[in-house]
Amino acid sequence: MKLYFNKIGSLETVTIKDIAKVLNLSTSTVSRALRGSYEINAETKRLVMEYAEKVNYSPNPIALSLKENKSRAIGVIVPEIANHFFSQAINGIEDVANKRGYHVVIFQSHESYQREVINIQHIIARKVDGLLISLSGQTNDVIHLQEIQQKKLPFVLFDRVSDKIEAHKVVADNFDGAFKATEHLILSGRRRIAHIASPSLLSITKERLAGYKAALEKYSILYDESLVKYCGFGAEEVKKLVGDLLENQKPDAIFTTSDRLALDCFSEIKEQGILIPEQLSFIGFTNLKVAHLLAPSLSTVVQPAFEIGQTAAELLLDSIERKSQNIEQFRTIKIPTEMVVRKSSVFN
Amino acid sequence: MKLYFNKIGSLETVTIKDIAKVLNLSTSTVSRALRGSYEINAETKRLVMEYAEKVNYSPNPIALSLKENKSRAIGVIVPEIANHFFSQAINGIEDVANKRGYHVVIFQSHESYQREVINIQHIIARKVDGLLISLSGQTNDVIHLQEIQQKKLPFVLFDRVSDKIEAHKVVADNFDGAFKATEHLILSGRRRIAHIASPSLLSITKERLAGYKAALEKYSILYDESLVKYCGFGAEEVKKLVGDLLENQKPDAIFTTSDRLALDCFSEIKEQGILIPEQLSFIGFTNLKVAHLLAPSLSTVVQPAFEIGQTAAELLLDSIERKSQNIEQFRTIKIPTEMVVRKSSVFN
DNA sequence: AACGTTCCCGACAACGATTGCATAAAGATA
DNA sequence: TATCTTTATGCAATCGTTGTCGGGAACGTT
Repeated sequence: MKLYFNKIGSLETVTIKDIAKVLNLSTSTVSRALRGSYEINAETKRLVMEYAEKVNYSPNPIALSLKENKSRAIGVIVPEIANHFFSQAINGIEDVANKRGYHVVIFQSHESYQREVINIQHIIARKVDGLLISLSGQTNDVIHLQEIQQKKLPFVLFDRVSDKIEAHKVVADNFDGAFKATEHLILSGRRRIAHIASPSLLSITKERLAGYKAALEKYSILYDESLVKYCGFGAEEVKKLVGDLLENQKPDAIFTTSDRLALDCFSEIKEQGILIPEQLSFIGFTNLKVAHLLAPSLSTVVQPAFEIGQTAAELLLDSIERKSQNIEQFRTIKIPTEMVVRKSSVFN
Repeated sequence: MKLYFNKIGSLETVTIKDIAKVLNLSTSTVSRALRGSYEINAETKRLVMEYAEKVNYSPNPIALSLKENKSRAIGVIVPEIANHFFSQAINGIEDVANKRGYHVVIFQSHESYQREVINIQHIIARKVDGLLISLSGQTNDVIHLQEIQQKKLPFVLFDRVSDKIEAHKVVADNFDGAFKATEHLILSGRRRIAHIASPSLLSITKERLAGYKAALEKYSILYDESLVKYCGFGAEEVKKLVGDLLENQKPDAIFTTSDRLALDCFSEIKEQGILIPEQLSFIGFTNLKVAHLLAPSLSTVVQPAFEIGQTAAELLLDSIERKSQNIEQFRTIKIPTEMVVRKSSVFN
C-alpha cells in the first residue's frame, strides 16, 4: 500500500502510472499525451497536461536512461578542480552543456594515472554520453583512452592532451604563448633564460618547450639544456630544483609553465633574496587570478580557460549528437593565448 | 542480433542476461550467483563468477537505481568551485564519500538564488541519496530547503548555512575566528578597525560580525557602524565601497570576511597608495593559497575547508544510512579556525 | 449490408537487475 | 510405495517510461 502526501509535497514522487490511474487512462496514453502526440484527443491531452502540472509531475530520468541507454550527462575528468585553469574550464563546459540540456559530472584524477583510470571506469559504468578529459601529470600511456574509443564513447581531450592517440583535442596555443613570453624576455635584454617545465610526458610541456626553443633560435641564442628543468607537482621538489638552478646556472630570467610552478618558484626566488625584476625577470604561463597582486606583479601568458572549456564541450556534444552517422574526422582546435606584461619582467 | 567484440573490449556492455544465455542459466541464477547467494550450487557459482570476470561484467548502476530508488550518489551545491575554500571542501567530501562507496555530483549556484533552486530540482530528479549545500549569497528564504525536508531527502548545510531552518549543519567557528582577528589588531595598537563583510543575509556574515563586535567590546572600543560595509560579489562594488571607506572613515585596520573581498580590497588599498602595514593593518578571513606571496604577505584566519567537507559528508552519509530509523536529532558541528599572522598586520 | 478509414486508446514488451514464489529432481523417512 | 524435505533452479513481477502492435467505435463508401 503506497502513501501519498501530495498536499504537503509528495513523499513518493508521482509517476505516469499514478496519473493514469487517477484519470482512468493507460500509461501509454498518458505518456503520449504528455509528449503531445498527434494520436491523442485534444481534450484528453488537456486533462493529462493539467493534472500533471497540478501534481508537479516530472519524468524519472533514471528510467529514461535505462530505456534509452543514454543519460544526457557528460563526464569531465580533470587533474584538480582547486586550480583556476580547470575550474574556469569547467565553467565553460557547464555553460555549453547546460544550454544544450546536458548535465556535467566532474571527477578529479589528482594527478594520478591510477585514479584517472578508475574514474574512467566509474564514469563509463554511469552511462555518460561522452567524456571530456584533461590528462594527469603521470599519464604516459593511452590504453584507457583506446578502450573508450573501442566502446564508441565520444570523448574530447582538452589542454593536457596526448599525441599517442588520435582524437578530438582542444588546446591553447602553447607554442605561440611560450614563444611570445620568451621573445619578450629576450627583447628586454635577457639572455640566460631558464625554463621551468611540467612533467615531460605532458603535451603542454613539449609544445611550450618548442616555443621557447624557437624564440631562442630566432634571436640566435644557443639552447642550453641545463637551463631547463622538469618538475612534478610537489612544492619541495620544485623549490629544490629551482634553488639548484639559481645557484649553479645563474639565469637572468625564468619562464615557468604552470600556476603551481610559478608560485613555488616565485616564493623560492624571494626566499633566496633575489630581486625581481632587477636581478631576474620572471614570467609565468598561468591563470592565477591574483597575478596582479603579487609583489612584484606577475607577468603571465594567459590561457582562455573558459573558452577552451566551451569549445571542448561544443565539440563533444556535436560528436555525441552526430554519433549515429559515425564517420567523423578528428579535429584539433587551437585557442590563442594572450600575454600580459606586468612588473616581474620589466626592469628598466 | 547483437554484436560482441569482447576480445577488444565490448562494443555493447555485457548484461546479466548475456551471461545467462551463454551459460544456459536463468538471469535469476546468475544474479544470485554473482551475489554469492547460499542457494546456488558452488560449481554453478564458480562458472558464473569466472565468466563474469572474463567478460568484464559490471552491473548497470542505472538499472539498480531504478529498482532500488537510490543511486549511491550525493549531490553537492556550492556557490563557486573556482574558490579555494569550496574546492578544498569538495575534496574533503569526495574523500569521505568515495571511501564509503558513494559518488559525488557537483553543482554551482554562481551565487544565484534562482540557480540554487534549479540545481536542487535537477539533483532531486536525479535521485541522489542526499545533498550537501552551501547557500548562495542571494539566498534569503529557505522554502527550497523545506521542500527537500518534506521529501525526506537527507541534507546537510555547510559553511553558508541558514538559521531559518532546522537541519544538520557544519560550520567553521566564525565567531571565534573573527574575534581572534579583531583582538590581534587591537592588541597591536589599532583602534579604528573597519570590517568588510559579505552580504548580510549569510550566516557567516552575522557570526563574524558578532565576533568582531565582541572583541571590540572586550577592549572597550565603541562599535562604529560606519566602519562596517557589506559587499556583494562584484569587484567594482567592493572597490567603490572600500574607496569611500578609506577616504571618509580613515580606518587604521581592515578585517575582511572572504577571499574575494580580501583580494579586491587589497588591490584597492594598494591602488590608493596606502601602505600596508605601516598606515593600515590588514587581515582577511580567507583560504587563499597565495596569501604568503602577496606583498606584503597576508595575515589570515583560515577555515579548515577539507575538514569541513569531510565532516559534512560523514554527517550526511550517517543520516542517509540511518534514514529508515527516521527519528534523528539535528546536529550543528563547529570546526575551529586558525589565525596565521603575516606581515600585513604587523607594523612595529 | 459489407467493407474500408480514421481516430483514439490500451495491452504488452522492453531496458537491467533483484527477489518472492513456484517447482523439478533427488534424497530421506515412514 | 507414498509422502515429506532439501537443493537448485526458473518464472514473473517490479522499478518508470516508451514504442509496437492491435483493436473498438464511428463514420463514409460502394
